[in-house]
Amino acid sequence: MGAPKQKWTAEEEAALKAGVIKHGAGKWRTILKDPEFSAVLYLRSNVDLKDKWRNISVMVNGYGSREKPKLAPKMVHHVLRQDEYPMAVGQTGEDISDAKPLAVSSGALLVANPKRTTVRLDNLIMEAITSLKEPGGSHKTAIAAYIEEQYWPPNDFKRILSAKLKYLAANGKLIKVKRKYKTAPTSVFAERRRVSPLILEGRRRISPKIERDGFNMLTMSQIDLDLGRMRTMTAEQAIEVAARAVVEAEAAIAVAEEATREAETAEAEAEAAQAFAKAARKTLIGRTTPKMVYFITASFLMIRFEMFEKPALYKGRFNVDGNLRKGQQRV
DNA sequence: CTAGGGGTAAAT
DNA sequence: ATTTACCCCTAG
Repeated sequence: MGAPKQKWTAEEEAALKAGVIKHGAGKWRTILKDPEFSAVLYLRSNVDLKDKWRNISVMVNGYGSREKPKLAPKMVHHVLRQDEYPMAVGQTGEDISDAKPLAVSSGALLVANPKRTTVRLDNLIMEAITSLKEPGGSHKTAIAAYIEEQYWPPNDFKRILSAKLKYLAANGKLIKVKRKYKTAPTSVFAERRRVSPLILEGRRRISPKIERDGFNMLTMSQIDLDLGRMRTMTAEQAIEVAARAVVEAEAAIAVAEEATREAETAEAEAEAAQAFAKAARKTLIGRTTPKMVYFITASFLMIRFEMFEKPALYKGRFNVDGNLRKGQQRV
């Protein structure tokens, strides 16, 4: 009899990741007691943290402690071109994406495609429609265009999108009217178990969350600083920094998304809060992502040789796809 | 306490 | 039917 599932929220995940950064994986009790995270994770046990971290890790490196060595040798067709995706928009089962990009050919470095990083197409679609705010709903092409602005979709993206839209419409998550899709009035896709009524309660500011949690954004100068430091680092240190940047970025994005959702939920103080959340989100997702990609790519390049020498070191540490982009490759 | 093995409701 | 993503159990 499993207890009723309590899905992990983006916020909880972010806290967990931040906790791991701060105290290290395995220090679950410590993370839990840290006042910085206990506020968010108070419903979770140390074992819960451990389990969740295991799940995350599994997705990152293809096989975690659990999971058979049931490797996927059938993943051969369709070698990805290196300009295909830093961030794959992704799949939810179904027909699509035959081969999860396993590694990059070009630089030969890199890491499995993290489902982690893979953004759920469902969410993107909902987000697109909501953001577009088109009265009668949005046409497929508009949705596609919106998504393509922010991500590098796989080349069969259009097909996947069609399938997904059809699926969502069939499920009532979307309403299709004359080739246009709009969100279903009731459930706004993201679950919001606990917390919900409380948020509205005190009419306090909605999203100092980002400040509170203190996720430092990766400013350009910060990046330069890190890159500079990296030159004199050992492989271990460099990897640590890069890994940390990745996790922080993910955490920041998670928080930003959470903030956006909250802003959408709260009507009252909406004006200001929504503007804030929108801006934050734009900054974090729209602007920072390319920088992150750049930063991570650069980091990889710099520690590339060390990585070859000590593969065990970086195995499973990264969960962002670090594809090299055209023109950037060289070492 | 943590790491791992297991079980299983829910999702696909 | 299979896979995921939770929760539980327990040795060490």
